[in-house]
Amino acid sequence: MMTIKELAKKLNISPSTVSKALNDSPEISLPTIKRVKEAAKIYNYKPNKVALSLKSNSTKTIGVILPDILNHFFAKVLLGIEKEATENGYNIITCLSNEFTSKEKDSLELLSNGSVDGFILSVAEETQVSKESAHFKSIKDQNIPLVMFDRVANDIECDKIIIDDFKAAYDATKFLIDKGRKQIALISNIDNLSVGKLRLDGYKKAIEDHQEVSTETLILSVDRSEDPQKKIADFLDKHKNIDGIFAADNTSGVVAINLSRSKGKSVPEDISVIGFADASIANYSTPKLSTINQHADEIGRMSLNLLIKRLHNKDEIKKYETTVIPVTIDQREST
Amino acid sequence: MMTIKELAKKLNISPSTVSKALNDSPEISLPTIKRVKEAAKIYNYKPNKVALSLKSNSTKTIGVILPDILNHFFAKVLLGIEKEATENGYNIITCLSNEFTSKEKDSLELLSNGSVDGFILSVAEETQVSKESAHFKSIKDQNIPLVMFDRVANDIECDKIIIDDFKAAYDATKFLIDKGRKQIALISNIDNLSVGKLRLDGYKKAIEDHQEVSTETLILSVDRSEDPQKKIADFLDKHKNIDGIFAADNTSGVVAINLSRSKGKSVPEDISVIGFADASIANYSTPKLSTINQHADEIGRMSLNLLIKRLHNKDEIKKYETTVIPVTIDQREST
DNA sequence: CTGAAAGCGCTAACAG
DNA sequence: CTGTTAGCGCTTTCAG
Repeated sequence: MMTIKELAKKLNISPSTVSKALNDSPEISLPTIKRVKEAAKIYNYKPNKVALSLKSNSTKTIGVILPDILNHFFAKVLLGIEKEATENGYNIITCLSNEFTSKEKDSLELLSNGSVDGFILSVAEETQVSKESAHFKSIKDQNIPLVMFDRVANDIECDKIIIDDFKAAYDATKFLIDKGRKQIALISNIDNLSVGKLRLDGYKKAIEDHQEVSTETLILSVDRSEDPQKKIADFLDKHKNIDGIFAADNTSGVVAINLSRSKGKSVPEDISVIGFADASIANYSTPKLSTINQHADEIGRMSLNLLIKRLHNKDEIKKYETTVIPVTIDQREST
Repeated sequence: MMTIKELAKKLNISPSTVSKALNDSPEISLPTIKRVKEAAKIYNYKPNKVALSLKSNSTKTIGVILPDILNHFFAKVLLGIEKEATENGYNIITCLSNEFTSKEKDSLELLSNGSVDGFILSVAEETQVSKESAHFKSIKDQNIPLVMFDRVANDIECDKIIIDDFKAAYDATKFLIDKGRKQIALISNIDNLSVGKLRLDGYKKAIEDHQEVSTETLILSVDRSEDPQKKIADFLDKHKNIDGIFAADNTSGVVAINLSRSKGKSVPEDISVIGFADASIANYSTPKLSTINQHADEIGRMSLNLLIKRLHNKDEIKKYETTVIPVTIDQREST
């Protein structure tokens, strides 16, 4: 790789002149600037990023720690982060916790040595269950900016991007109620996550406010290690009076639709279904799943923007923001 | 952040002694080593990654450029890459070309300034169509190691990890033939990709070898911008004699199953379906899709390993390897 | 307008 | 066994 020093030698001028010329310093004469830039192009000179980072004490790189990249939601958030990062001249280092606290901790540890300027993360399942947060605290203590999205740690003060899970679930359930549904089930494979609990609460409250039904037998909790089809099929067999389903996670909605139809029920006539997901997932069921759209890409973009804002005013003591992204209901064929 | 210099001052010894002590140099006495390490722990000293990179002229970071992170296959490859990278002490910078040549080019350009030690990539759709390859060539000219997987550029010599798409498609089609299927359709939304073409060829050859059917009317090409459900539904309506479907892409298989059943056909009795996908996608259809498993995570792991091998013998002129990962057929309920 | 020199944080050759 | 020094590639102050 060509360096400034080498370039300077070729041009018979000093390295500092070359550097200034490349940066359009007013100290340098126009002819020299021109000469230097031409030579730079010819020799395909590129400023060494690492040297720049060392000098400026900033890497223009963000660490992103995701619980599960196979989850469509996180993939889409990553898409949003990457897009916004590119536009702002940042790179992203991606780490996957795979829901484990140890991996999450290691990733934070490993990258907090000057590798990145800040972090964006969503809390791993294991961490949410154990409520561990020392590793997050440690990042804060090192004064490294941190943005959490979706699954956030309540006892850590930092910038956060979330949706109103309670309200979204409430509204989705109400949506089914308004369609005349009397026995609305909740299916969830995320009931040990913060967002899962909020969605459960929202569902319960909506039923409580508008119907005289006990939700006890209407709630199905699926473990992600189990076969969802079997679990949901058994559930539907056992509760034949169900006429509405609110799926609190990404995938149960389409599974529920496909299964219902294979059991001879028609959707949405016999069973109406709505779930948290987006358009591409909705396509996996016939009829297409109506969804609560979290605008995952938007969450990604906003997370990055919030982080950048924080990076630019690193010393200013500015109150941490929690931004709530509004969800929308995308009505399709299943309701 | 604590530096060696500061640490040295606290201990009243020279920075070089501290550096050597931290690295267990035999030049340093054991008591000193102990003293230094204890101080390092107390002050939470971490070697600055950027300085290390500058010194060693290597970042221990890999650039990964993916065409589409919402595609489950690429997400899973990323999972494999990340896992293997972590085990080998590498970080990954993720860039998403979103199928565009310009973004792919920019990402390569932007990262080839010392940001990464090498690249892993799968070629963007637009690039495969236009057959552009100057930007890949440029990376080679700069002597930056490059591994391509799945969608590879034939006119670029580099390490490659692929599957035998022709054979996989041939075998999958043959699999349906052996089940007694007479009118086997191909559905694909990737016919302008290298792998899509190979799969089409494999399908055609299998039919040609074993049946006296013209495949002309049995091939459905879906544009990814269209509504796949509508397109596939129309196709099935038009060709009611179809009794087998080979889905050459990730998603059409499950859509085809769900649609077939909604049209009153039973799967696999009336229509038998197999597709390129993996277990989690297979779950989106009832009955569950039988799949050709590409072992995407394995592809990711091997890509990274190949790259690391190349990095470790950067000067050695070693012939480029093309590794073919064997696929397997995961028989489920749809065949 | 150009150049010499210091320094970002670290390692390593060399001197003592 | 410990310390001094130079240098990775770059920017920037200061001197000329």
